Amino acid sequence: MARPGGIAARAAGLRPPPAESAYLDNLNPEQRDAILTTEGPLLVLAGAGTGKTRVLTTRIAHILATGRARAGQILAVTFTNKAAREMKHRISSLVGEAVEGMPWLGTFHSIGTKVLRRHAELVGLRSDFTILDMDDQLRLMKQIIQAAGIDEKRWPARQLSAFIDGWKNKGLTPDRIPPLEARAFGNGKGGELYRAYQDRLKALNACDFGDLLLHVITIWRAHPDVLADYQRRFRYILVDEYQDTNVSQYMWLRLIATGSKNVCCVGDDDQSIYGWRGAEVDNILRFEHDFPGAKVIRLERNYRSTGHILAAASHLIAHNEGRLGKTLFTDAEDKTAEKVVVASVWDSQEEARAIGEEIERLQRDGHALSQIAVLVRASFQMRELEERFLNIGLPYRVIGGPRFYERQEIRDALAYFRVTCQPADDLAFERIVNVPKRGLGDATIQQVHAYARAKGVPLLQATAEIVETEELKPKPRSALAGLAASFARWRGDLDRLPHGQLAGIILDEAGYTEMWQQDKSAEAPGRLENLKELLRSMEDYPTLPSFLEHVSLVMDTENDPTADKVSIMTLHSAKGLEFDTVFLPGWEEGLFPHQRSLDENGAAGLEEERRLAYVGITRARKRAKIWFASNRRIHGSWQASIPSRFLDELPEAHVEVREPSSNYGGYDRSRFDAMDPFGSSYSSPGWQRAQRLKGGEDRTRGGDDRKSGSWAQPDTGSGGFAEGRSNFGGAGGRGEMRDRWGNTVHPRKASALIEGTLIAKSVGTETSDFKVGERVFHQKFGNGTVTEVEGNKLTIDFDRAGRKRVLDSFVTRP
DNA sequence: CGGTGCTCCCTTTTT
DNA sequence: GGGAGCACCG
Repeated sequence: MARPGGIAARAAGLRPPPAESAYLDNLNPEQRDAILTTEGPLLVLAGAGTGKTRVLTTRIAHILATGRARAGQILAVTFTNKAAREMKHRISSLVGEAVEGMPWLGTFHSIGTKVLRRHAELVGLRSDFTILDMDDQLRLMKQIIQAAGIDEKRWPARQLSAFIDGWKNKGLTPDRIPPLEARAFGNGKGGELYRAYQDRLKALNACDFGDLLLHVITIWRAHPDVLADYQRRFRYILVDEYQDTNVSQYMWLRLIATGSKNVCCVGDDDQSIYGWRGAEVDNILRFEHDFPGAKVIRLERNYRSTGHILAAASHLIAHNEGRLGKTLFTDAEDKTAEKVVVASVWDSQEEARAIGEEIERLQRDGHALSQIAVLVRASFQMRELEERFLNIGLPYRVIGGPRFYERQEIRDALAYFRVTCQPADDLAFERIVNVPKRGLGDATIQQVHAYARAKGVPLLQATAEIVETEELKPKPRSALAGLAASFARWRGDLDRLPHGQLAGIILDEAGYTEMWQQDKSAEAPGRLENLKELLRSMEDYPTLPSFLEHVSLVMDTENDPTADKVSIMTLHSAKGLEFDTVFLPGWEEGLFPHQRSLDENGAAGLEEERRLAYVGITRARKRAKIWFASNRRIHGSWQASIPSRFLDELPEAHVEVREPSSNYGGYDRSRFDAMDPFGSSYSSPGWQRAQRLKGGEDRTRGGDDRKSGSWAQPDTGSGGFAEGRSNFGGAGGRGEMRDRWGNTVHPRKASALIEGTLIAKSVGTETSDFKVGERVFHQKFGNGTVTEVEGNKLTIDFDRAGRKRVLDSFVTRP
């Protein structure tokens, strides 16, 4: 039986796949085309929910199954470890266990590391170089700024880091940066500092993340024989999320792809949301130009969302100019599908309350919490949501919080291990030289530094030597002598003891474990637990150095996705995920689109914000609910806000505007009249636009015919303006918030009561085994004492947060 | 040398 | 409002 894919393949001049290729079943014609077009450059424009990952993995399976290449001849790059893991997983389930690993499937950085370790000496490194994380980088830059005699106040290390990252993202080594940019930092010394930083890295036998790509580019450019070797090796190249590549990654790809020319890039220009960290949408927009003879395949058939959601997202994104153009459609016609809801509330607390109620309603109707997500623009928005959810006992999980390997105690422990394995790792040594406290102050450390510089030796060696002299005072001298002796001992144990055991010994003998045991703060037990977890995860690696390598590249931790909890995360971290129901709060001018994005990047910034909105809406399978609040607390003070312009860009036919349910919340013209538009730090663009709209021009669609109660821009006549002024006490409107009757509005204190009916679902019949008077620990509220037990609900007097009622599953015994 | 008060900042985040 | 980082003081 002839398959359409076979026809497509023949049309493309390729042999048809074997008849038994079941992996080609159930693909649509475009997907099939994208898989069977194996030769030559190919750009797959894959809209949200169109089966992108499936195409990538099936394409690899197809290349393997038809014998076009062996696993080791395929280069497949992703951006995140998560994406790489998922691809590996899906390929192995397609191909069976036959493919034991794709050695060249990984992130740009992990593949870069692999290449760099093989040729490190070509850029003046040894193959056991360390990879610094942001924290190390920052401390190093601070030192360099200081060494150059530049005022660190005026020129913060963070900013230098941003410059250098920016240059590295663009593939620029110190000798190639534009002179103007080189002078933009530190009284014209930016370029010098970059060079000094690179020299210092080399001296430390270390790299930062940018170098993992940049050094490889340098090597490939300077050594054509090395490059040719890789070009020959990789017969097929695949790139995921191509819209996120930066210039350096692009150059990297161009170099390697000149070999076989079988480059397949998959991406979606409409989902490019990482311009601020160097991603170049241009890369995807220019693909056909850069890779002559390239074929472009569009995947537009969406398998995820309802027609209303797709229409809303498409209509919105159509307002962007710089795009290749795709229109998502769905075959699934569902008359019962819900329109996209837009709801308004008075302030952000009301917003959190309303979202909480709606989630409880969904829960009562049998929806799984794990299929619900709240996606915010900025992480400060999470706090109010969390507070509310805790109060009503709604289980939630925050995605994208601090990562396991970024926690203080983990980084300290790793620093000990790093110095043990690599005695020359000065940054790690500095981190822990006085942790736990050993009575070493700046003066002592400076002496060691001076000695190390004078002798040209690493800090640990300097320490070991300086304690033999009379230079130091007795107390610091013996402390340092002890530390140096410990490191020497541990290093000797490296080959004799199992590394898991040695790691435990190091932390104990260093006094690090004890430090946290003595610590009486609420976080200390958690930190000890994390340390245990660190030692446990270490067992999965054969040696301590191999573990350290893993740690520097793979900084993510999976918290178990099976638990039935609502997800709270930023729009950025939601990319690639999908949920039945998606809540999108905070659609207000200034917050979304974010003012800073507009200020710093103008029209391009606005378009990126719009893409972010597009990503948000397209995460939803069945329901998307957008909210905006008329007032929001930013930096401590209340600010009046104007509905996001993106709301105006949604198609009326697919949107339901929800009238405010209570008279306390919601949009109401008299409230807008009472607000001071200039009081908002957000005001300018939204305000100007409101003025324009008032005049009746510039309304592309859905203008005056919009029914009242919609998100039409406020009519702020001069009367309203004057009135608004009087309602806001302080200069520039930064005063206390007052309601329309002139009463001061106090931020609502978290209620100690759980509304009984609301949590009916989450309260089980089982009785808690916590007892009155027992001490407990709560992740958010800290330590407290149980004062009342009712079923699985506890009333707790928290030491700091006051009396609250929470579900027993939220607390643990300290 | 280490602990406490003051000031300044405040989008998004992976590797 | 809140946290982090720094200056100053004990």
